[in-house]
Amino acid sequence: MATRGPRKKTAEKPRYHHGDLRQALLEASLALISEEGFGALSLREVARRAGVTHAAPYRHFADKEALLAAVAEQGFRTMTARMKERMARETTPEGRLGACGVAYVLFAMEHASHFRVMFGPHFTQPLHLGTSDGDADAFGLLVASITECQRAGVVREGEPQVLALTCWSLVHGLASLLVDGKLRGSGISTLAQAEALAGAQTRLLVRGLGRSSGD
Amino acid sequence: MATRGPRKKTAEKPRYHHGDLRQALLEASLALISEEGFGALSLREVARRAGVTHAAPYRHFADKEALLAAVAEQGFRTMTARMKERMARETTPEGRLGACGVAYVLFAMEHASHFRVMFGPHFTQPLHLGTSDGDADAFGLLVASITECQRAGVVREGEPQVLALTCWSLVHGLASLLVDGKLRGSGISTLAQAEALAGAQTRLLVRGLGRSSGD
DNA sequence: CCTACCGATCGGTAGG
DNA sequence: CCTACCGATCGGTAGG
Repeated sequence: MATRGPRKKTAEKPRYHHGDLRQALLEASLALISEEGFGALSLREVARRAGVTHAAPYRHFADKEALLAAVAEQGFRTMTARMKERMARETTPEGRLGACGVAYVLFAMEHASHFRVMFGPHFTQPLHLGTSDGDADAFGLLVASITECQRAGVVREGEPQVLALTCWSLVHGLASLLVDGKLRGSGISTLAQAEALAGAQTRLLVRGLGRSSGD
Repeated sequence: MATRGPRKKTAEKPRYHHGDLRQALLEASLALISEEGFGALSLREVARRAGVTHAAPYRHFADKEALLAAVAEQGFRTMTARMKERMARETTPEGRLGACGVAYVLFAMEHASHFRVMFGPHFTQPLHLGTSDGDADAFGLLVASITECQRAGVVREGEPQVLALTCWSLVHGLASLLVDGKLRGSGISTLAQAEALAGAQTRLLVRGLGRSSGD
């Protein structure tokens, strides 16, 4: 017994069943925010939900901000992927531009916790935002779409970044209002309603962005 | 001494020097959010800043949500007033519509803490939002402006609420991105820059909202 | 990845 | 409006 105990203690005890505590912590964070709100997010509660003691997360994240940065990065990757998927189904430049915006709004509704972390007032430092990483560069995708529309002659000349910022404002505003529940009084709550609304708003704006004889 | 003590105790002791602890608590809340971020807001710290013990706020607010509701209501009043002021300077319906949106964005920048409380994911109950109070009904003002534009023939037919929601999305998105510091990388930080940007975006959208021969 | 511990803050209430 | 108190949670670290 004396020789068996110590040997087994270090050999047979499985460290973490899932094998990927880091990912488990990210998922626990999202579930927590979605169920209890952002204010309830603490490293201790996240650890609790992931089934480890409150000191374990520090093996993977220096602090709460580092955890949130990882959540945000994952969110930008997913959002960019959704945008690409939806744009790929379209056959015209303006169709792709609209799809880009609709995907943004749908992502926000389907991943509200991700959206809150990505665009909330957290983060003391800029959080590269994916400008260095194509798979997470949602804004770059939008700018490219605008440029494509300009080349096709369906959107006016001008700095694509400035026009893109206008598109971003529109869909970000709608997404924020939806995620924060400000449109419940207007009877908008389902994904399908949000999709229709985002499509209508996007079309109105693209119309304003178009070339006109008088401009 | 035996008769003097008790009498004076209830008569001469000033309760609260400012005379309006309620207002002092609202101001302390805004200062706290603006200096330390929303996450740092606690009733205790608010009380501390107002110079009273942490039990005092409960004389004015049942809990934190009640305090925040009062902050939000004050914010909606101020925002609506700013919109009216700026609209009054315009001479055309479309000018007033644009001014309405620009005022929204400027209010957000100048009163970021108010804006965060007003549109954040707090509040378990709807928070009347001023639909019953004309002095705080910013959305009603926007709808009225849209209606005026329709009557003047500068905005297409259609449910004014739906068109108003599109305008709201645009300015709410720009305001949110600015308040949450997401446009610092784009070099936009001053009030004047925000005003110019809001004006340009609003004009693009109003153009899209206009009547066209093809629609 | 865990146990055990630190100092600190919090919301809320009793009772005056 | 204050004092004194409650139970609970938190971020973070030592040390293994």
